[in-house]
Amino acid sequence: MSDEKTEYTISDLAKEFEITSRSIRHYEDENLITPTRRGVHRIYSARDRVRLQLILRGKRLGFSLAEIKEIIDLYGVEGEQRQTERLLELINVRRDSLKQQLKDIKYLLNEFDVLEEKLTSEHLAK
Amino acid sequence: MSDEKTEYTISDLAKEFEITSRSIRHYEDENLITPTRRGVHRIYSARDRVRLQLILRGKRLGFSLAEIKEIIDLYGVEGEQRQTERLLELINVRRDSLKQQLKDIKYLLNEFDVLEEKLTSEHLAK
DNA sequence: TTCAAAGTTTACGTTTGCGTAAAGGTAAGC
DNA sequence: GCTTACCTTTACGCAAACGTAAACTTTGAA
Repeated sequence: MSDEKTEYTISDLAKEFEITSRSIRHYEDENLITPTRRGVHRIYSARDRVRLQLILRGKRLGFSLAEIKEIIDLYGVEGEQRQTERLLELINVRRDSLKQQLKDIKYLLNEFDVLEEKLTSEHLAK
Repeated sequence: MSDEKTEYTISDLAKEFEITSRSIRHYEDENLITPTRRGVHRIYSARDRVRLQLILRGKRLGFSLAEIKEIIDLYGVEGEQRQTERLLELINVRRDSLKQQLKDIKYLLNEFDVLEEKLTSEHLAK
């Protein structure tokens, strides 16, 4: 019926996301992801896979594994007042930093466009 | 006439950019910036200050100091065919990664908005 | 001229995020 | 039952980007 698999091995995920199994185990060592076991082997669920995606997105944005863990952990919790406030706080700190990155990236992409045009026309002129 | 100072000490720049002097010296150790000297003391020009800005922008975007150095170095050179091609190559590799980051950030900012609204309304409902 | 604030070099220490053996257990097909 | 591919744990190694301490020197103000 559905297209999504419900189980993955460590190398399934490693291949899909182009990372090493070592990395995935490392995230587990750091308690960012906790697959179940079939015997001694790790089995990853669809939820685990989503968690891994979150981890990788966090990494691409320059968050440390510790920061990613904090955010993911808080994200799952609901109802707790303190947790909610803490999460809102984290979000707002992140938001500022992300907005700065957004500026930086747009600026740089534009610089690249300008530079490339310049270099290419020089190239042709020669 | 102009508003811009022409000289800065290491702690001037450290304060302005909210980093440590140690970091700035480290960038010098790695040949990313080369201030002149008055006696034994470092003197930074307006150009040096711009270079430092570039370094920090690069860092915010997740580039390593080595990558930042390569880009900055190539950026200054002109006319050399090989250099130009290498720079275009670097740019295009970066562009893809930056576009991915752009997606990630937009996605996350939106998630934050949604989540904040949810948390806030919950908060009020109580 | 004396004292504090800031600057300098040298060099070892620390954290993060895995890489990379070593040494072996397990599942599936033949 | 044997091979092959893939999995496991344990643990030391390593590069990057500074932190930090030690031991001076320089400069500007009082």
